[in-house]
Amino acid sequence: MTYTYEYPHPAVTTDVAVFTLREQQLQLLLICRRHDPHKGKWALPGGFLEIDEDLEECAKRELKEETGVSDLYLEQLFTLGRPNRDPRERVISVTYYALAPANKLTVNAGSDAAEADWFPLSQLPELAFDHAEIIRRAQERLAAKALYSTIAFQLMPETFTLSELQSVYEILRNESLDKRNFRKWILSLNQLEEVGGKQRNGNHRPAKIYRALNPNHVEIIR
Amino acid sequence: MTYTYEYPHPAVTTDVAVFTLREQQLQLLLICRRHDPHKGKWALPGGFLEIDEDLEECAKRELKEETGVSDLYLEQLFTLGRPNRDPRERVISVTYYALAPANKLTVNAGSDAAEADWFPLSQLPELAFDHAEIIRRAQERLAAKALYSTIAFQLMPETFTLSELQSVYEILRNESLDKRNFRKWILSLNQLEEVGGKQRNGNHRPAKIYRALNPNHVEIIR
DNA sequence: GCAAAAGTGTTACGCGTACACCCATGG
DNA sequence: CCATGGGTGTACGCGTAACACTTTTGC
Repeated sequence: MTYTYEYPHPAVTTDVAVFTLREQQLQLLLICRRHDPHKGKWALPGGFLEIDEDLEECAKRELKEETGVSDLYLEQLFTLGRPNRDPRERVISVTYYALAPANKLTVNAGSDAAEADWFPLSQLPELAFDHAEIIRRAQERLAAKALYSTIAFQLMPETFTLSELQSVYEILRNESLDKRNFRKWILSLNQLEEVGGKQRNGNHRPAKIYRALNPNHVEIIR
Repeated sequence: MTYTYEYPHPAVTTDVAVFTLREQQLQLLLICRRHDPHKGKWALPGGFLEIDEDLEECAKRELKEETGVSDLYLEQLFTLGRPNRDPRERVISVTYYALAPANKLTVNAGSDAAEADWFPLSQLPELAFDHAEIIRRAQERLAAKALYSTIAFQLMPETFTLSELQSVYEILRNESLDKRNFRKWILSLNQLEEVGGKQRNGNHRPAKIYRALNPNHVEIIR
């Protein structure tokens, strides 16, 4: 079966930069390409848009097919489409970034990818296409948005302690924060509620447990 | 001549929301559609991507062809592509927004549009496709970006007075600003230089004339 | 001299930042 | 009882916001 048009049409793909926190650092989900072009190189999960699916659906579907990951916070990043960025044909790529809590994220390679794995941002392998640029811009957006929204909550499991949350902000902002000031600030946003429990993490006082009031919505603050 | 693919391909278009300041309000450039679908309705300038041009080139070309307008500040907004948003075929639209100084903006309708004209944002006509959503998001982005960048300068002619600039900020932010605080703030950014002249605007003291130090670059501030 | 916009400093308040010690637990 | 991270309050300084009068021009 073939499809014929009066004018040339580009192909459209989505690509997703998925971030999570593992081992106290930001990590990115990449797949190893099974086919040419760039066979054997690492790339963002993504693929061609089906003719009757929405862009965001496509991003979610490809992510699930290639890595087994689903149910993430997903936000459109930007669209690039330089001629010749893909040697096969003209490809327009609509890029997204996604955030996932570290717990219970099981990654399974799918059929189009030889392998899927997490990489610390500081130790990325050589990347296919112009995916390095996409990652750079996703990281910029994430860092900026952490300053004026509750997007960082999307990296947390359902419940967490304030120390854990502070640690996430410290990693995103790449600086250490004062414990008292952080707690005053984060509680003043009225976006957290205490769930009456304690978490024991070792030989020390257990921590109160909190939960995001609107875990499925990123609030704009300041 | 026809073009054949193994899988169905969507069409890709660009659409541009061009803002300017006229008559002390934000106005938007629209064209009246000459052909179906939505013949006779007003729409954003834009059109189909050529197979060897970059996305931004396409936006600029369509804008020039349809309205005669060129040399604007142009920034990508977002990409939408719901199935069935265009009755002809699947269309992915990469949207941009643009800002233009009001002076010397001559608008000329092109071949694909019956007419091109400016509309105050508060008095928009019925719009084709989902262009109302694009306009809403462009306006949100512009208002947000005015708070943390020098993007408002893109609405100014080459030289201007501080009162004129303040008026632009008041329109964008939809609130009146204190004259002394505004001047202190805008001058503290070190983005303006005085050009040694005065502007007489009527029966009152003439104003000093300023110019943006980097008129072709939007600086991030705060 | 009158109308109309240009231009100019000071004060107050609130928020962000800096900073150190006690508490609860496990071993 | 010791080690470890959890939890708490105050003081200072800076930056934002509020506020009114004099100057220059045209008619």
